[in-house]
Amino acid sequence: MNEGPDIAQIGALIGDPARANMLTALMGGKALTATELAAAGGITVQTASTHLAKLEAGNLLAQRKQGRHRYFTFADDSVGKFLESIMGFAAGRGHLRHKPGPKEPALRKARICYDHLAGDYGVRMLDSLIARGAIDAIGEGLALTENGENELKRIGIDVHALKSSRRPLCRSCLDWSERRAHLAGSLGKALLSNFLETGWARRTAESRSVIFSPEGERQFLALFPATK
Amino acid sequence: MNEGPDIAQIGALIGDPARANMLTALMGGKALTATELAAAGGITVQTASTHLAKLEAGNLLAQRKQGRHRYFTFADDSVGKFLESIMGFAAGRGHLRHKPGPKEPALRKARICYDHLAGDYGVRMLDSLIARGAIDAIGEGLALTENGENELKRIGIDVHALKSSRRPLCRSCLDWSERRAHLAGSLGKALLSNFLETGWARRTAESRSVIFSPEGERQFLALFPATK
DNA sequence: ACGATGCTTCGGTTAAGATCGAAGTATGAA
DNA sequence: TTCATACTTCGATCTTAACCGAAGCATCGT
Repeated sequence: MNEGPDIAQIGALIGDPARANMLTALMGGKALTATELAAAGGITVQTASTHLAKLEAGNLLAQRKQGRHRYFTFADDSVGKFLESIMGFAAGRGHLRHKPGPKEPALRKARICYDHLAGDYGVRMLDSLIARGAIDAIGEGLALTENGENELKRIGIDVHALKSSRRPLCRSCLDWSERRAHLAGSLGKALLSNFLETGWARRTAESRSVIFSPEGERQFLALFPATK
Repeated sequence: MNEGPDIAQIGALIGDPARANMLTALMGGKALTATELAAAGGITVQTASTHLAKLEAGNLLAQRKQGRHRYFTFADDSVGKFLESIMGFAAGRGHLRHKPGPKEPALRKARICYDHLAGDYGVRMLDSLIARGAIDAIGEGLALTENGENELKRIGIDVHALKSSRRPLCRSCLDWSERRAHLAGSLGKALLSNFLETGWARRTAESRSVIFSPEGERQFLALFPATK
């Protein structure tokens, strides 16, 4: 015993339902205030405050003061990535919530995974990009091809700018609902931003689901045809 | 709230120190009895029994009766993979144990990560394989080259047999001590087995560390030279 | 300056669950 | 059959921490 990193600590941090709900709410990618997170966790602000202090002490969250509000976000990208991987693990093991609820279908169709598109549409997009040779998939790794770089430029994505960032361009992220990979990394983020900016899709206020407009959906499906 | 998989459940399962220690002990790859796991967790057998029942109900562990013993192992490969990823996450966040203990250096040098080699030597091996063009690394993905396939056959690894298995041949696994990738997948497993069978190395009884013999170490270092 | 809002800290209650002793079940050995 | 070993179940205790009311800071608007 007494070997290696202390996984019990982070396990305990995630293991409380209220904290888990607050973390899940942050998967939407938006910075949220303590009050908003309290609502997400179904608890009072006092209780939320102590939870948030613990999450911050555990380096899972960071806060940014702005006026009398305190905005909480993940301490860094790896937290969101890690949480999504837990969700995949949990879903694969049948650890689903008791009541699926009416929102589930929308979540499965398209949702925000911290900063990129996940769900059925996210998986479809990556599959389609691979099928047309825009992205090479080797094992779990993804690489943008020259061909793909040109295609994305045509859509209006400045691949060159993305490449200069420290963050990896393409990363695969395991989808809890589809149990297949979707596109993460700075390119995945850029694509989602693009959809939101052009009005093809919008995020909902209280949920992580992404709603496509009729026109946006048509364009999206045409741009990323089903594979086979 | 009430969205998606229930991450709180598995968080809680991992969040108890006794359970975390038992799970960590199983990272050694060997099936362990309830009594052994109780010792690893620092608790009595009664308590361990209830913990093990919970872990089994949560589909993290599976048990195999054999005479009057009950051997516990991970329910499947994904559990070990997942736990190592938590360790990487925890280590990156400074969640290390309070007292490093005397075993730590050995653990950092070479240890078993469920079924393959991790630690300094594990990272060195993968780096070396990539440097000589035996393995292609694209993003987080790894692929064995034709060149590499021939080299491994020379060492005595039946790559063809490995390819026929359902499990991916090469996978990268993030190392909590080195914070870099090492080789997992069926190839990683085969390489470790090879080292153990040829007597280059042996596993210790109570720890996850892997001890190289003087001769084995010489051979290993020659076979996988440091990159730069 | 004053009140309103957002959040944190303190104190006391309560509920969950980790723990172990003791008793019960199953398997193996003598 | 009888005893020993391996493990589980039961029952009771006890620690931990989640929770909220109340009070205390800090910041903004007026």
